[in-house]
Amino acid sequence: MTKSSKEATEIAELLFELLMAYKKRVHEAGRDNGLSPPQLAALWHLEAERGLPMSALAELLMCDASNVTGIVDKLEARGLAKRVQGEEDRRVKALLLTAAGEALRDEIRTRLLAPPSWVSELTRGAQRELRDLLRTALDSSWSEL
Amino acid sequence: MTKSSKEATEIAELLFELLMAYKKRVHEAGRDNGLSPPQLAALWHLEAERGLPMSALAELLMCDASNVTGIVDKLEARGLAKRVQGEEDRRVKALLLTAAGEALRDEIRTRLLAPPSWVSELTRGAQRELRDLLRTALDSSWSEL
DNA sequence: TATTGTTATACTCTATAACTATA
DNA sequence: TATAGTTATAGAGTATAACAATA
Repeated sequence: MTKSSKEATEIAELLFELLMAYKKRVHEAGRDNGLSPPQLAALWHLEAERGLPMSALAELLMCDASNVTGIVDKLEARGLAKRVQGEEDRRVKALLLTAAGEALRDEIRTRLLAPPSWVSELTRGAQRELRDLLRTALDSSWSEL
Repeated sequence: MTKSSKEATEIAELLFELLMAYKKRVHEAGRDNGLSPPQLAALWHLEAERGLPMSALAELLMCDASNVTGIVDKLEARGLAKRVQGEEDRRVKALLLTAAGEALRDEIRTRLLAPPSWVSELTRGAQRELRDLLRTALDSSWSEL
């Protein structure tokens, strides 16, 4: 157990607050498009070409597999996603986005990934530094953070 | 509308992924302590000395005020929080943490705010840089993010 | 036997609207 | 009349357990 610097502790606090702020942004993006948070998260992870098994989506959504049934049902009812019977293993169902689903996902991605002004206003050099820092964060702490 | 740099877009993506990872961390901390996500969030915001009105908590939790009743009911049933009748305006109820609630909140805060190793391993200078960037982010994200 | 996805169940979260007690 | 909090209700999320189809 090593003692943490004041800076390190404040960084963790700031990350937490940033998470809360970002959560609000995601929440509102969902509301504006008639998607509950888990529905938006599902849409976020699905693709149009590469099928994703229900169990894999459950993993990504951090919930039990049984819940995915209902969440995907609703996306399917809105014509945003579809189930495709697996070829190798017929127990598996591959989830795919429809054209409408892909369009909505792209729209939401564009909205949620638009760089905040505080990023745009950094110098190019500072942006590269921050980018490298965040890459390191994700590489080294995926399981831990 | 200015064009975003490649770096700025990647920063937004990385930030999003990082925040998703953090969400998992919060979720697990709640589970280990028998707290649902909104219950944990409520506990997080309450204090032992300064009372918080129900409506203010609803604002912080980003949900309708009617939901706060049930959430606080459960914290109160577990002896973690208490309602105190307002003095000036008797309609208002101030929410306070009990000693047990404060202890649990501190325990969870310590756990969630422990800096990940990738932060601790940065040089002190890099930590200051990252801290300043996050401060800037939060300042401008109040209205925008 | 083990695994994928579904169904059944019970509890919680959520928004809306109607209610109460204060103001 | 307006506001703070509650209650009622209906739709959605959640975990657990039991089930069907497939491996």
